[in-house]
Amino acid sequence: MARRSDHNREELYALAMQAARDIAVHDGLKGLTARNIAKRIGYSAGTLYNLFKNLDEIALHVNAGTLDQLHDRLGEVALSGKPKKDIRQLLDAYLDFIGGNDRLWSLLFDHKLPDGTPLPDWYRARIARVLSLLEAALAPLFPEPDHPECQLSARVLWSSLHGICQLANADKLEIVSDEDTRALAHALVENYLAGLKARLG
Amino acid sequence: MARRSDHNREELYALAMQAARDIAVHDGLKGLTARNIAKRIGYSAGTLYNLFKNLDEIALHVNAGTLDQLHDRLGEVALSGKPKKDIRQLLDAYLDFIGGNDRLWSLLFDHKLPDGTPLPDWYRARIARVLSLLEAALAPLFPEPDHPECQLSARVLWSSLHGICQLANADKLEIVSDEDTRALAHALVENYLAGLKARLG
DNA sequence: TCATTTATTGAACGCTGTTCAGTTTATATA
DNA sequence: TATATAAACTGAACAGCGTTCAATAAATGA
Repeated sequence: MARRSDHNREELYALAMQAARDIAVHDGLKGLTARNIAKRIGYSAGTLYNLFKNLDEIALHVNAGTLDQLHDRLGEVALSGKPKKDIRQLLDAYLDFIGGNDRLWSLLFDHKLPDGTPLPDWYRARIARVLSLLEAALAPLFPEPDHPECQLSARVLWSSLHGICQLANADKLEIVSDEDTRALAHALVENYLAGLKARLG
Repeated sequence: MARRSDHNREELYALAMQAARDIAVHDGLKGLTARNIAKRIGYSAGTLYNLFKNLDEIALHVNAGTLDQLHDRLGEVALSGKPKKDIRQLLDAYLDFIGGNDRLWSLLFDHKLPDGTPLPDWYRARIARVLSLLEAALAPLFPEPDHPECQLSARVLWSSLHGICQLANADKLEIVSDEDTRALAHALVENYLAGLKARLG
């Protein structure tokens, strides 16, 4: 029942986002509640609704940050122009990233907007930015630089990898070890690329 | 606050399961609440807890039913012994199934047990049963009938397909049409199989 | 007929997202 | 400087959630 000047709007926004990230890292989606975030920054839950439309928006921003992190990590892989080598390196960077950020990575796919709510454009751009890294690594395989099958293959690999990691993580694949997950991911990439080469060359 | 003899335990169980399925079909996971299911069968929420340990168990049983349905549908595909042909047919059956049962299919992957809770064995068996259909179709590609890479490839295809359909469904792939989803799925299968053939033969 | 077991319920607990009247403070204006 | 306006913030409230449980009533066994 007061107005405080501890933090201005931007500071508060940053505080809330950091709190949300911290919670997501430690407790995942289930801990990401308005009252939880608010308590962590010393404000009431209602205050969050001055900064964000709703909780979904907060989750979306956390996820956008994760996509950016992933983009930066994958961006560190220096492309050699040899797709097989480059994709392998991207894959390892991807697996390392999700190994070290498993709760954030889960949130990326566990959080869903209500039915019929489209993803905002600024969020879609984050996805496209990651996909473009894959496209760049795959491009040398195709005759033209922006062959439609290049975009398609980037999406196949991205979503397939997601499926493998998600089901393996949820223990829904009748597999045993973390090594098995890596083996699945590598088999996907190796065979898919070998298939591309065989069919195109 | 009474005892009723409208239904015995088994009938009640069946009623609750059917109600849960109906709700899942129409409203997905978000509509699958104890009070919702109870209202639909004319009992109170507490009664459900005589039949099931908790809501998760109900969701698990709905999902087991969906896996059985999927298994039956895929089982209708007559295997020719030609992996490419057979896998293509299985893929089409799979895509048809999830096209006609999208909410049930989503529940299969949206619902998660609390952290650290293992899937019960009877549920894992349902997954294994579906995977074995894929293994049977892939088997002719490998020298021995139960080559380890055959099991592995079945898991790669199953989880990759899941990833493609899930991300496409959530509109997280920057794709446009349902046809694009089919194209991704077919690209996965075609290239993966071509790769297997190239590497093994 | 009476005791025991079983089925069922409604109320309750502690959560959830979200809204909002009410209050306090900062800022702009006169 | 005094006053009006705007902005920030809170606590309580609402309707919902999963789950538990004392109380009740009916069915069953003795």
